[in-house]
Amino acid sequence: MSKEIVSRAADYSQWYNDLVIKGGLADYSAVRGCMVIKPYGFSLWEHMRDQLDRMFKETGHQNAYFPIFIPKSFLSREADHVEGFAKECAVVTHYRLKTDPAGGGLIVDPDARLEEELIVRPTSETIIWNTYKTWIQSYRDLPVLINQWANVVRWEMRTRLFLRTSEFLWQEGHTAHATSKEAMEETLRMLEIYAGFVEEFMAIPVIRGVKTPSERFAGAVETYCIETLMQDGKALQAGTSHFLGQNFAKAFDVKFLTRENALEYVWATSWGVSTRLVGALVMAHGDDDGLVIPPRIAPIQVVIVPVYRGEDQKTPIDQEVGQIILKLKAAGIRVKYDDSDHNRPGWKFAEYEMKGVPVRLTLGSRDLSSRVVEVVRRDTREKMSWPLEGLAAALEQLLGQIQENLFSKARTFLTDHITPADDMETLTAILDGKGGFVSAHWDGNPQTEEKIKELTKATIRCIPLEAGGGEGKCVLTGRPSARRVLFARAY
RNA sequence: CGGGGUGUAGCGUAGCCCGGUUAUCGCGCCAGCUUUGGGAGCUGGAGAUCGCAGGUUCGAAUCCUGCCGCCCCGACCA
Repeated sequence: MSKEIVSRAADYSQWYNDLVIKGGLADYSAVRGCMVIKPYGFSLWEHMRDQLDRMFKETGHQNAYFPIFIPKSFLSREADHVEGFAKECAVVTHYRLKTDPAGGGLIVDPDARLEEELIVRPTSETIIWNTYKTWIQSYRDLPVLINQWANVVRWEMRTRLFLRTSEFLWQEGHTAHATSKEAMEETLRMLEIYAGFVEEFMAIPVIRGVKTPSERFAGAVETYCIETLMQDGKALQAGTSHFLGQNFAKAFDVKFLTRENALEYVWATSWGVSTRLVGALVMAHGDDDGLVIPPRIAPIQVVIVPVYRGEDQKTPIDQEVGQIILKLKAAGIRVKYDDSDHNRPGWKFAEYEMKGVPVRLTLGSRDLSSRVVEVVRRDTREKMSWPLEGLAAALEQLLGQIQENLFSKARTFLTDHITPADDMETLTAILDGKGGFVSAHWDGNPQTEEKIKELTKATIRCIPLEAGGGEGKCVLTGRPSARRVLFARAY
């Protein structure tokens, strides 16, 4: 029992850390606030990334790459933007080190100060819009539909593996359009792509919504988001899509000539999801025995463990497994055969459960003689004995069932954790009790929002795009409200 | 940045109050044998400048001073 994990009930935060580290996703690094993403965790990210990339390209976007460094002056061009990011920027001030003349190691060469400091990008709107100025002259140049896969740095005071690290990986889409309507359509299109990806591939149900002004992206006119709910009842923002209006076009002077020969500012969007999604996955599906990874993005979908005494028993098993692997691969299933001899079967069972592999096959001599294989699904722990004939097709179906089961379980949890409240007492009681989202009326005033945050530590996660439940009175002030919004404590 | 905690082998730890042989134990690691259907057993072995610097002392993991790192709670945030 070398890899005990703390239960969710005992210590939820520790449980999360245990899953990330003992599940082999990531490790702490020598750099404060930065993590090492290990091969298994990176493979998971790659599957997420590849699928999103496909979806972006299907909707007409192309990938490009912009510099990691941003001249300091760029950041201050858009007033809200600089205010939002200034206090968490890493800054490059010098370009050379030298040996300390006073002896010992290296020092920053004081003669090598940069004329203008460079910011390590916390997001790329400014460097990209500075570039778009040279790309866009006519309505014929529009739309510009660019995505970038990159790392960014935000100097957070407190960090958590995957959920909030100083450096993280993400994608950021930056588009330019001729009209406000078109830009808004793009904003919502990408929100829908995120929602579809998170629900259909990660098996996590989302709530689509709009942020209140105080939660809006720095520099955006409107921020749309998908919100998810973790098992401890806290909300996690899983993705955002921003309608930037003409803010960045004005800040970087990006104009185009319309068909009617009029000079107008371009309309913009930006949208992103990050490695934080990995954290969402861990917390949405994991259990007290480890990770539970939805089949559609699992690095390993099926693991095969042999059971044998001695080499003479192993040879026929190897041969049979060879056949199985061929058939599974032909069916497009990602399969791993773990016949390593330094760990015994029991150890492997626990290990692959910890890693959240959706299906385990166990094949021993006695299975072989009756032409069956033991099949164990990770989500329900159900053990079955299946005939070797027709195995690939049956597994394909099982993987689909697991995917569906994970989603429906998470959806039930979400639905059960959206609770209406019409007064502060109820709102607080729900937050302190079962947690989750509280659907309540809000008068639209930022000060009311701030006050509720002070009182309850809950923020307005979003104004849901779906039905608002009709008119009512603000949960705090009693002033009239057109619709309900969702409050929650959040990551 | 404020409050609390902590630092001994890759990981988890005992020893510290009350200074004294070769720093304890478990996991992991290496070798060999036996094992293999839910985290194997036995035997042998490797692995630690006790966070760093200074001080007190015949003698410091242990006492004193200073510094540093990390973790948790808050403010900030995807």
